[in-house]
Amino acid sequence: MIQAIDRAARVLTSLQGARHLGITELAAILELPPSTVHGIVKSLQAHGLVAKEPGSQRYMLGPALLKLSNVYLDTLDVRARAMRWTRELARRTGLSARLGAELFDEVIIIHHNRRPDGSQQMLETGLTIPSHASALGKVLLAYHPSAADELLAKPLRSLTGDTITDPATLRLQFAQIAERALAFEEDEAVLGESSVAVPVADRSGSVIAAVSVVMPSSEWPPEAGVLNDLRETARNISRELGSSSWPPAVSPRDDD
Amino acid sequence: MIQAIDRAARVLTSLQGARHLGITELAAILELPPSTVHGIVKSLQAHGLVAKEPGSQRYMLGPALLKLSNVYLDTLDVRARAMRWTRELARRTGLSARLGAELFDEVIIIHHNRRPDGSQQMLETGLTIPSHASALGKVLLAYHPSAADELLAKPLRSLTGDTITDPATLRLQFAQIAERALAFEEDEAVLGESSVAVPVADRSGSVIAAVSVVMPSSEWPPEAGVLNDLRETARNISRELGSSSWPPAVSPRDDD
DNA sequence: TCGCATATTCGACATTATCGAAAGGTGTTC
DNA sequence: GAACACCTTTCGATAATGTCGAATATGCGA
Repeated sequence: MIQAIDRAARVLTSLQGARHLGITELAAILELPPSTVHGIVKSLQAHGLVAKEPGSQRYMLGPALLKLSNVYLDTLDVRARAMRWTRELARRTGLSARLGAELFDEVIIIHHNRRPDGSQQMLETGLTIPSHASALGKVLLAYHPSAADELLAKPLRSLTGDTITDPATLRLQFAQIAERALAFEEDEAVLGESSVAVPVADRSGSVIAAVSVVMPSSEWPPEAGVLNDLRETARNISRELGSSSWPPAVSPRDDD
Repeated sequence: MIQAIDRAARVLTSLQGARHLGITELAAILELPPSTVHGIVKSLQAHGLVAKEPGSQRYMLGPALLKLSNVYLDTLDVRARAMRWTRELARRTGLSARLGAELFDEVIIIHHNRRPDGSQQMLETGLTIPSHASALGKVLLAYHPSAADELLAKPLRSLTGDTITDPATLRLQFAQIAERALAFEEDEAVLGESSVAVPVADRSGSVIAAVSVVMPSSEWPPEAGVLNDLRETARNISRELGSSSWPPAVSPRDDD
């Protein structure tokens, strides 16, 4: 791990949390001398990764990140393949559909189809949710035992009163999820919202993403038809990715 | 400029261009020894900024960029203020509306409202267009003489047969744009598409963004009503940002 | 206008990134 | 199916490079 790059990444992460920060504030967060931080920030700024906010001497994230992120999304094979199927899923179920991938201890939504009822809903692509509090995340963890172990070693944050933070309970859920290829979540991330998720596998048979539908908790539990549509969606995407069978198997414990 | 961070940023830029690259390929592009590149890539990977693509030994951009970019968009005051006005602009004109900001020699679209005719159109947020080939870019350049000078010093790329690449012609256009607070572009970026843009100023009176409407070149030129709607939109956004007057004045030549 | 706090510059120093060589994988060819 | 070739990855000595304290400049608030 090269130190300067590590520090640069931590600058980005700090700005991600705090939006606007001056050099001194950043220096305090990173526990580094201001002059050191200044050098890092200037280097990032030269590439558009951070920007000085106009009319102030604070810094914020830069526009180059938006371009990079756009290319990232374009690069994702899963996403390209999944889009038409999740659109169909949203249409058939009348619910909001999400495609999520792992990002450390969170799930990041890499594609989102809003529920087709015409109401104003924000586009959720790019949002992250702690894995243990989302159906998407639980699926990914259930099929990735090493990631699950790591996550469960830390104390878990509660987002709503209903977020499950007990490692034993979660471990039990993971076992059930891997068995049924189906994960649930009831009011665990956002009060009034619940969701169901299924795994998506690639050519090698490993789970690389998850698909979910989100519904108002008042409509919980989902009908059997919804679960079938979900399963069909995941099966279709996985097939397009070259996966020979679905549901997939739990990954062997190979980190890297 | 700290070398390691500069190299890391160049790794990201290379992956932005090539999507998937192995260590050796990256090393060739950056003209560095593979072992050096390997260290950089591993450091970026540890933060999710690059990811190893599954089932291959190549690397691609990582999911952390999507999260950063999402926060970047949330951070942008202009964007938050502009959204309701550009929506209204798209509704009134029946055209696609864009909000753009400067990113080196390009404009990056930081918000996009599709034309309200119900047709399938891709979301353009995050796309970049060479400044000299877009109305958005020309506005930003016209109000930013130092950026314009830098750009015109390099040879300009032609995107369509109609892209203007002659520095003298562009300089003339910039002068007219600054005078009328209005920039045009006819088939210069994409054949069959033309656009008109106006500047958005902030509290300090400097131009920080531009708004445009895009139309099929067959409908060119835009009616006077469209131009008025555009101006009203820019004026409203600028006012919300604390700008005391509109149209704005050309920036004094202060770089930083 | 003054004074304080924060950003920025500069340069000596030692830490730290760098790069060559060698080892370990992976895919390909015959 | 085995051997080859290429690529990725590891390791450690070297010196280039980032680091950090002090000094300066800049901006902000009173």
